[in-house]
Amino acid sequence: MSRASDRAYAAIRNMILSGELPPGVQLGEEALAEKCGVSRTPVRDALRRLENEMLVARTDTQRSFVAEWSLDDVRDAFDLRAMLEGYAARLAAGRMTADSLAQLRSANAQIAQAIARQQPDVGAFLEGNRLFHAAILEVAGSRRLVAQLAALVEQPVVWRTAHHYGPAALHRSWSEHEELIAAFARRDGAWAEAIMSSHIMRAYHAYADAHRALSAGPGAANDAADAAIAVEAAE
Amino acid sequence: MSRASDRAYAAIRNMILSGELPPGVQLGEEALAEKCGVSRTPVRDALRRLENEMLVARTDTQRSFVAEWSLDDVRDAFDLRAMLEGYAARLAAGRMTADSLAQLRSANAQIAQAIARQQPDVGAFLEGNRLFHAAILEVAGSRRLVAQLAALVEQPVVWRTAHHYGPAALHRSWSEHEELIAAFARRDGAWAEAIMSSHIMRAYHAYADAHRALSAGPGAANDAADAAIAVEAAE
DNA sequence: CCTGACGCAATTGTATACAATAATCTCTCA
DNA sequence: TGAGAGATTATTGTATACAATTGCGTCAGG
Repeated sequence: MSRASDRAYAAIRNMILSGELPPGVQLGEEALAEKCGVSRTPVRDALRRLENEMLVARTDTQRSFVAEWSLDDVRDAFDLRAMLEGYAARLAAGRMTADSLAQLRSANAQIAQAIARQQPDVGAFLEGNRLFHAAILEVAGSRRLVAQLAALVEQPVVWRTAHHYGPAALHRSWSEHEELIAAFARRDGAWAEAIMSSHIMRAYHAYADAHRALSAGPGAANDAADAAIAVEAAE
Repeated sequence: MSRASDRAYAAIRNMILSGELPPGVQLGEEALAEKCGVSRTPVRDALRRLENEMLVARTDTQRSFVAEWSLDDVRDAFDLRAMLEGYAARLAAGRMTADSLAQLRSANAQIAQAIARQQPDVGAFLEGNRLFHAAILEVAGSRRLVAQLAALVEQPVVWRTAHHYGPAALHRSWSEHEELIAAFARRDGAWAEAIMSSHIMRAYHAYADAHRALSAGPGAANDAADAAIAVEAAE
């Protein structure tokens, strides 16, 4: 992370995810270079990486812009993700070890702890969630699957709203993880796949509902919508 | 394609696919730059692209090598591809238009023509095959799916052996395409998905059989193995 | 008022020099 | 002889200058 191109990557990515650089804005290499305190060379590097993650789009004439995500795009990404993570769960069920199962239990225990208090610790929740899903991917043992999913999990529209939260929804996510653990313990690939797919698709619909609620009225960000968005971020 | 980085990309890619740069060989930027007649800058660009396509792998210290594909890796890639292309076929079935259907028929007609003669035109076959699958992807209408599949279709081990051929196997591939067209004409997504998945998985097993035959004895490249490899390349 | 061509400004592409880092070699000492 | 420290070489990372391309505004002609 000490290389200039890594710093540029992290900085630009943050600016996009935080909304400082909203969708559609042009990303000039020189301007970014100045902002990041490096030269254009590492910025170009960073832009290529972000382009592969689809956070940045390029025109046919090589100009870069912050990618715009339509609701259809989000749907598309979730559909793919539901399929790929479902597949990962199926693979993992057939290769699950006692150690990995313990890791999963530990990650979900961390989640339980994060949501137990009155004011849930969303950061800890997301971290536990990340660990949980990463552990499954690792057991699945497909390098390609990891690479392909990496491009799908980073959704600006998600992260920008990820710090809202709703206790009930977070608890449901924990509970689905518990069910996944049960499926893994029984090495039931079909079951694990079904749970995982539905886990992801439910998240999509929670997002879509929140999106509708939010776009209906500008100030209509009520509790229900916030909760839904939180579920989304939490998978 | 006139930009230097594009020329470098094409040149390096060719050297890998043709076997001139065998798996495991280190790819020094300077050496490649000289070989391609450009400076290191566009070579770096090209290497990043090839890395994303998994034709090139990098160590933790940023040195590039031609990627090595184990049989397990190939299996992994085919499994994913069977799933993703099957999904694409399902989507496409629900959105198929008369125009696109005509395109598919035309592409498969080109394939029929390529394999009709005594000495099949493998180049024309592969091109028709590419058109066929690309048309399906286009109808499926998922940008992400296109991007993800792109990383899976280029397999060095496949292309290096793609110029072997076996008439019977090529004809079977054509025939499966015809069946896909029938499924699309009836807008039967489940059918189309099943055919496509089996289409890809059969290709994998043809490849695996050929691989075993070839590694059993160095000079054991008999007709059956050649035919199998050809099917593989043809999806 | 519209259209298109022209030229200037902005942006990206490439080459090159130099800095930083990793790999390799060698020599010494145990 | 083997291991490790240090020097040497090879390789990659970064900055900068310049070339090529694209975008955009302006102005002339209809």
